[in-house]
Amino acid sequence: MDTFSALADPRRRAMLDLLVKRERSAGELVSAFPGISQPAVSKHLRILKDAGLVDMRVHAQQRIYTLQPKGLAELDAWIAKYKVFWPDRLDSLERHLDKNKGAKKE
Amino acid sequence: MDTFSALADPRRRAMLDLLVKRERSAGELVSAFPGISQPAVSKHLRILKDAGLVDMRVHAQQRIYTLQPKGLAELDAWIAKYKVFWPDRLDSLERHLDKNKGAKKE
DNA sequence: AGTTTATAGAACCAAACGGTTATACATTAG
DNA sequence: CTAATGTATAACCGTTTGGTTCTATAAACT
Repeated sequence: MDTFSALADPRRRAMLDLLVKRERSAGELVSAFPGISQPAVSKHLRILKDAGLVDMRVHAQQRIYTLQPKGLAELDAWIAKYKVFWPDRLDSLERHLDKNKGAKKE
Repeated sequence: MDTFSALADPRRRAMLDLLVKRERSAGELVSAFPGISQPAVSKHLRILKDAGLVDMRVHAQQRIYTLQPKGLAELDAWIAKYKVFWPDRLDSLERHLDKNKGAKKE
């Protein structure tokens, strides 16, 4: 599964949103998604790791997941090619959306 | 289907790559993808349009598709929130990937 | 008016996706 | 050593996706 497909699922994006604040163990992420089971979270994490969007390290029985910006940088590079004829108007839209994203709860 | 899901398919991304150079009729896009049928291309275009990634206008029996940067700007805004702790190293990666993308055939 | 051209929609199908429960496997605790 | 904890994997299942062929619709020739 490539980067784009990995990002297609809203729950996986939500996981990245949590990891951007700080690293988390698999268990913490399971708690953060009461709607789905532990194996479901585990599979999402596998997909994010395979896509190069997160890193994982082992700590005792825990698996600690961290954001891996490289995958997102590739996506950013892909978008850059479309910015050639990006209207000025959209830069302000972008800033606006960016600001809203900043105002979020844990 | 949201922006992220719309971009998850490599053929739809390839269609955007073609449209970034110039607008194309549905028929031209069908010719550009010999691997799949006309209705398949038509469905991809529908998805891109619903996601706000392309615009369409009617010209005689033809449907002319153009890139609609707004959808991509939203994606760009989403990524921006992760750039907070973007290592400097990745900016050069981004520039490198960007340069490679520039060197492409029709 | 009738035919051709350009494209979308309907109906259908196999493969992929995201979920579940049950199980395996380390590592830590008792 | 044995039990408990943390997490991944296996097996399975319904839904979605992306493809197909067939058909419908509308504009443009002749």
